[in-house]
Amino acid sequence: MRKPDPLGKKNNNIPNKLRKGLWSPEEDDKLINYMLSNGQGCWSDVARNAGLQRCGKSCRLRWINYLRPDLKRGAFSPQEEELIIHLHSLLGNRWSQIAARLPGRTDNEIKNFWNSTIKKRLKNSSSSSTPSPNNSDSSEHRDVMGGLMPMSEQDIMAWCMDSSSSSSPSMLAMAMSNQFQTLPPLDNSYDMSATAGYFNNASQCFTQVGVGDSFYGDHGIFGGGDDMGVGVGGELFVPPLESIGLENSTVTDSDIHKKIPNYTNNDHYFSNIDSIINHCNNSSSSSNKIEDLIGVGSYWEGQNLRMGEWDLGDLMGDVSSYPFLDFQVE
DNA sequence: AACGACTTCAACCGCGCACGT
DNA sequence: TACGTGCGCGGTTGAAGTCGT
Repeated sequence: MRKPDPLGKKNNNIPNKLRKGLWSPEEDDKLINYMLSNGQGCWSDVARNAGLQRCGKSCRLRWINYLRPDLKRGAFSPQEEELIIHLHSLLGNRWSQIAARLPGRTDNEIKNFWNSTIKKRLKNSSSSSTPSPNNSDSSEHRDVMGGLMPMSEQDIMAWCMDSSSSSSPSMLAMAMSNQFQTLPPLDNSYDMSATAGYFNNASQCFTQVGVGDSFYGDHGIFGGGDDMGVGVGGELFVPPLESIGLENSTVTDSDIHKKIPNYTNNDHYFSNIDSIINHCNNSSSSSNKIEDLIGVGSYWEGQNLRMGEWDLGDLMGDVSSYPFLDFQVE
């Protein structure tokens, strides 16, 4: 934690000097009282009117991450953890969007939890099952990307879990495509029927094939990160938002081939792509616009989703089917 | 008890986007 | 169009807490 600047020490003697660091209970009280009586407005006004020598940004952060009355404090439940992992496999590091699906949790909280706990756990599970000492060696990444060396599932996971590697999605896709020919389908993976609920609309936006920076090996969910892709055993990679082409929603086999050189229509591991593509193209027959596919004006918890930041809410429309969820997706 | 290594998490930073002028 | 401002997001930092020796 950062040391709080004690009120009245030095900053208080300097008018207009904005405080930094930990919030004191007095500051918290001021902000809470102001927010409860006035509601959220312009954050710089909040800071000023509440009598806080903080920048609006700091006030916003404090309120959102700590003071908001609807926050659920305490440890993450196993159900929440599972949901976070699943959502991360879909959304990548879009913590705010993940948090939007976990009532009472903040993006910062989830981000910290992921970085400190889940990431480490997945990393350990991958390394413990991989006797090869090479799987954490960045030099191997280059070999893999060069397509010269087979990449094990654990290698891929370890690489994907390594946030420091700003891997090229397309190159990784190539590596994965090679791997798809050697890896058997995961025994305990989600099959398409199981994931159909989550992906019932994702196929409509299937424009890129690749692998992102997230991986959920234990449950056979791969993906997230920078590209959409298709995983072993028919799992579907769901793209992050920026990779979804708004103008080119119609997908052809050649598009897939461009992204995954070794892809063939008959490939066992890609057998589900064709149905996805068909669904995609049929659904978008009258329009290539994403907004027509998912519908502009989708709402999530009352917030209008603007184009360009639609957040798979539709794609995961029945995420509430998770039996352990204590909230309903609207 | 003391110390160092490791973990956790609140808060900051910088960037990009939206919007108004 | 260019610029300024505010907001939100994701990445990073660093102090406090915890653990191991």
